[in-house]
Amino acid sequence: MSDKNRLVKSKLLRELYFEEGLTCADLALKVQKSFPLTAKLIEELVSENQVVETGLAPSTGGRRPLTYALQKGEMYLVSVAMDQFVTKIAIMDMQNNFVGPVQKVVLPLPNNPKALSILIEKIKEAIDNSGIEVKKLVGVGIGMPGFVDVKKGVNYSHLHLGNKSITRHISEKIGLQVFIDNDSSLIALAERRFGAARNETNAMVINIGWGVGLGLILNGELFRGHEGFAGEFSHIPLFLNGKLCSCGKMGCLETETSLLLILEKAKAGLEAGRLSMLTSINFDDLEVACDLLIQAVHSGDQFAVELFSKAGYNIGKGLAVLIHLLNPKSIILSGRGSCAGQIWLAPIQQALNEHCIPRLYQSTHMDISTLGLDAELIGAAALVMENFEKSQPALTAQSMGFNVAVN
Amino acid sequence: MSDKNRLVKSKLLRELYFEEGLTCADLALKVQKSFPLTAKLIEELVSENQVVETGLAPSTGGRRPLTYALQKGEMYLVSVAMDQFVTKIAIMDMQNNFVGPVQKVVLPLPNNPKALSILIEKIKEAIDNSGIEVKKLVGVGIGMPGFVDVKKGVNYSHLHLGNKSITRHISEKIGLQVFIDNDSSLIALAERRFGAARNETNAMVINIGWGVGLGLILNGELFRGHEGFAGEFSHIPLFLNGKLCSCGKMGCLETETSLLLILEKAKAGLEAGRLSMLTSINFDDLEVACDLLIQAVHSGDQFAVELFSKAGYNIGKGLAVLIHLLNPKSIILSGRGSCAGQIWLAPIQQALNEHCIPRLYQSTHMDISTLGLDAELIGAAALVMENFEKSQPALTAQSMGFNVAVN
DNA sequence: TCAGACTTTTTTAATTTTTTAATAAGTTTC
DNA sequence: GAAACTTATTAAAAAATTAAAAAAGTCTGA
Repeated sequence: MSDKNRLVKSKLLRELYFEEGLTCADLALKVQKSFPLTAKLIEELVSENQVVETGLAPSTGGRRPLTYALQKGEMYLVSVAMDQFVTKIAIMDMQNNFVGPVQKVVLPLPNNPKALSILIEKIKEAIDNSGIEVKKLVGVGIGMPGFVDVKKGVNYSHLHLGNKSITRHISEKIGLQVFIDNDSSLIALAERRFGAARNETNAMVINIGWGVGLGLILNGELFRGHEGFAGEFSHIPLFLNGKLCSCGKMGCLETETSLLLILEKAKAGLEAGRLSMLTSINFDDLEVACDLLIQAVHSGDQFAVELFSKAGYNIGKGLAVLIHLLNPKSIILSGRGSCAGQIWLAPIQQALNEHCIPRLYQSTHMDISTLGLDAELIGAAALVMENFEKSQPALTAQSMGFNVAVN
Repeated sequence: MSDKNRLVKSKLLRELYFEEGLTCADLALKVQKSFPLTAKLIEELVSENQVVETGLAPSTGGRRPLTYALQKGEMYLVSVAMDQFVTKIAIMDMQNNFVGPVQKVVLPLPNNPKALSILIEKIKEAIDNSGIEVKKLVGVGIGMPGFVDVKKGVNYSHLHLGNKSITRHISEKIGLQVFIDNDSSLIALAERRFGAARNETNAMVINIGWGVGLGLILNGELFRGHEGFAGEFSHIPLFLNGKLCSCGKMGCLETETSLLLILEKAKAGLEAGRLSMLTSINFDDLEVACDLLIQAVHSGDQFAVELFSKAGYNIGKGLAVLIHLLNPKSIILSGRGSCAGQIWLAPIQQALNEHCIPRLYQSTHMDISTLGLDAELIGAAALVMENFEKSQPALTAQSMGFNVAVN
């Protein structure tokens, strides 16, 4: 049955995307097939020019096994990372390299009925400019803030389209498979697959950005919850500070920690005459201002360090809740704010010391992202590949057979 | 390969334990095997007298399928539910009925080096008294409070035995497979399999007891976290009340809500002269006092209602955190406190209204346990059956073959 | 009320896949 | 340098899945 083998082949390609240099035995384990079958299918993929041999792995005491990787120049991904104001579009290859420059578009999301059509236009443009044949593009992955229902392909916060799925809509316009997810979830996916949470089964990935997002890796997989809204870390009611949050409630975590809050405090402090190397900073462009502030931290500017420390302590208070509830093995600080680096660790640890049962936090390891600002784009690409086998043509539910349909 | 079929047969028996009256098609789906194979194995189980036909299921428009159930009198379970002071031991059949009376033993856990040997003695006694042949006993399931590492079989809070696994220790003494888990996890397991969370894929089960426990059902399975400590709901830092908690920290959820706290407040209130139908209550026996208090709630006693309402509101504040983080489909109130019934719902809903983003709590359904005080015993039994296929003899890792070993 | 069309389950037969086994080739260790 | 070990390849045997046919029961419409 050729269709069924096609499915296994897709799985093989997917595994090789997530990890290069696997041996036939590794692949057989990962796709849960026998060695002879796996070997046969890999051989076919090699002769189809989808996969190449990459030499021999080190011996473990016997004959050295052949390793495999994806053929270069055969498959590409379209990756889109949106925030409230700016959207980044990239074409990526199977080795997580950007093909051509990453395109930045100023595209405000809130109450912007034109946003969707502009987005589609810009994606088309990016594809055209790349000069890559459409048939070599596997699909489009999009990360965006808001309440995203992955299955329905809907974002309840932005890009409304009545009840229609925006993934289907974009897909129809562009002619490629389209997948969306929440920005923090995609950052977590990127860290899980290629970053600081690689191969972790139990990790909390914190997205320190204009708010504070959370992507949950539970049992090795991205956890999304009943409707896909899991990870609303920003709005857990943790403080009795009477500060009004953007969500309408009071005392949310976000009212005591976020890059936006740090910037506000920096502005207020400087206006009140705080001494700092930042005096001439311009707060109109948030991204630039944030980068400068992080630079100041690295240079040891006392005011900047103080601001980040306070924010860190409050993130730590939130993490104490997470640790109690989910007993994670590791916590990864990612997103834009993670560029500030080690500065976060001490104040967070301080908060854990104060607010956590020792047995719980002692076995939890904290780490800082290695992916930094690219995390969301990489995650959007990974999202497409996570769904790769489903997106392959010629695979109807029936042709996939009894067992597969169960999933 | 007979060993491999033995594994599938174990899975079939397990599925029939969790749900009676399944058809062959149902079972084939659940064990992920083809219909012909499943049919063959069921036939074998019937002729081995392990399974019986239970008639025909209602038609869905065609031939009515045969249904199956476990043969009665062939398999039994030993189920143990411990709390800080009292331990309950029961023998259960495959239909969740108690065989003989549930044995209650006063067995204080904290700093009690004799607790383990007494426990073993009492379990032996219960088995002997039941008059059931040992070979018909599938295993022993034990629920207890504290930090339980399910995999290692260790409880870091009670019943210390150096570094040795207490499950293995008990197993050696009794000659049966033994499994342990945290009490709240087992209550969640019971609700997931037989109670208000039946077949839910995403549920939070709250154990309202002397503390406030939590069992997480995520993706249809009990979630335990990295070391098995997930669900420490009682000690999330949620209040700025300056009250010292038993864990050494301040402001834990437990300092503002729990049956113990309600009892304390009731005592203090009555001593201060609050009018109530409870005036003659004796607070020395916690269980009795708690039952009386719950009775008072059902009778509409204003003071009792007030106490439970306040506690409910604070549970609701904790639930708001859970809903933000995990976006559950349903929340089940279980454990001893759930006997108070509907009284909890209004104050909890009130707290959600105040502390939750509407989109999140609107799709979350709240429910009250139907299992009540038996939940932990049923959960302990279910724990044994969850592990049934692993606990079958004649199944070495090698005989299970390549694919199975992957898991 | 009773054919006959239609569903669904069960059984049987054919196909495919996985296992198993045997052999060859390359590494490491003693 | 031989023995032990691991991977790769091939072929034959065993087992499971899939597909097709038969059986059993429901439902519809005269």
